Amino acid sequence: MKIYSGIPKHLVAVDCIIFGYDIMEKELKLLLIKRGFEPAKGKWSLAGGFVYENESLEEAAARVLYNLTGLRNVYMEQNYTYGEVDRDPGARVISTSFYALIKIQDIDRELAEKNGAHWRSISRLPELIFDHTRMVERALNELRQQAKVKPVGFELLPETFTLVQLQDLYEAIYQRKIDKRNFRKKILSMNLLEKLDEKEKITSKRGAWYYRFIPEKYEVFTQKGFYFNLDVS
Amino acid sequence: MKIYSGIPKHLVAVDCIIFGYDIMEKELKLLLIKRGFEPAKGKWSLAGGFVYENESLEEAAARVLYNLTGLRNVYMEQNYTYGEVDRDPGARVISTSFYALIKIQDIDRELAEKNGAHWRSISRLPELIFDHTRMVERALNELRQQAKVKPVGFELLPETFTLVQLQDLYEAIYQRKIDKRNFRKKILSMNLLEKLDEKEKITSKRGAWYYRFIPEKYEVFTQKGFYFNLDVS
DNA sequence: TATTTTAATTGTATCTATTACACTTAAAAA
DNA sequence: TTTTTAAGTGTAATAGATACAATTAAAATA
Repeated sequence: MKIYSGIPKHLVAVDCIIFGYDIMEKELKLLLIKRGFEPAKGKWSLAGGFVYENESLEEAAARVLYNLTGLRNVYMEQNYTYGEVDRDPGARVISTSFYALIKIQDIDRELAEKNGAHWRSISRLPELIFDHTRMVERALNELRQQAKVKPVGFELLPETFTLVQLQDLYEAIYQRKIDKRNFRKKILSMNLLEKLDEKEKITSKRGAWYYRFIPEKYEVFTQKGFYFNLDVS
Repeated sequence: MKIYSGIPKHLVAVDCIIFGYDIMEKELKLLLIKRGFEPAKGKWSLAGGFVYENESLEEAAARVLYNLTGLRNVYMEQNYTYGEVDRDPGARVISTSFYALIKIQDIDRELAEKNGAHWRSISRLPELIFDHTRMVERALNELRQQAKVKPVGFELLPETFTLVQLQDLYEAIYQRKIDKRNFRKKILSMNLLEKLDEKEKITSKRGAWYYRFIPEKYEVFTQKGFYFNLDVS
């Protein structure tokens, strides 16, 4: 096809900001990789890759994530596109960032290790290559906004979780203490959780009830015109 | 340079969703163009263009806007990147959308006309090419979110405006009636406006006081930990 | 078996923000 | 002088957000 001939083309990449929540350490983490190739070999970076001719950006990001973790059908959200001419010293690369929310325990550890991937807490990240630190900051901001108004937090937790664990997650995301009674009041009042007949007994003698997030309840909730809201003191 | 050799490259474009507010008709409008070239010649579309080798996405978007309107230093916000393989039937083009907020009266009318640009109300948009309708929807959503929590509305108004005009703008953005007293109470309580010693006397005998948004006041306001909020009934 | 220990669970009162609502006023026109 | 028209103004009721501490369940220990 002759259309659009003579127009410059660009290398286009995707970079994935992969969030996971460590339920024991109560820390929000990022899956980072030590680059095994030039430029910046040996430096920490986000998981990324070039976009092929026959795939969309979303497909490319899903592929990168799959190759690193073995996971498919992960919650991903496009975040921002970085197009500064000099952002990659190797060549001009335009990169679209996506953030992914995954359940840490689900990843293929062997595969991740083979690719040089490591979990690092967001509160003490290493220096990252290029503009990846900016990418992380923007993605974290976005996640913080989203977690207030959409039930995305559950993507980071196991299928079943206790209210204490859910609150710990939110405290890790926002890096601040939340009032226990207010938090429970608010999340339970939305009626999106199902209380199970089972207790988590590792962290306390008494044990804490397990809950499960029910997507169908959320559907009904939104269809009735309600809005998810976990913006709590 | 041999780095990254053998990797497929892509056409990359930007598309601009150019918002303007018609203060007389009380309508939010988009500056759309009738395409003068194939594919889809004669159809309505957003203003767009390919990204050159020596410019960032933001620079490309600013250039497209400048060429159409003669305006520089316009409020623009990157919105989303559309990378579906088949989104443009002419060739595979990856396009990043930006929305721009401009003061309708500021544009170079002659230049705009020469480029086939026309203002169209958002409440009755024509059919647009490709995925441009989706782009507009997403941008409008984004604008609606932003206008609640950031003082972006003023970008769409003349330097001086009346509170009635400001409210009309918000009603046009959200397509619903807002309570006059509550709106005024809220905007004035933030202390971001300066009341001028002059009245707008065209639309009423009594006249309405002109105000001006003071960016410096907004700086102080945010530095004190306050957040802009015009989410009003 | 009774006591201790520890984390989970629960409710209310106060404060703040949002909402609903209608009359008065300024100024030109008649 | 009266009429007309849009601008401008305040308060009470409601809902939502916040601050705050004692009780309970269950294992571990004495």
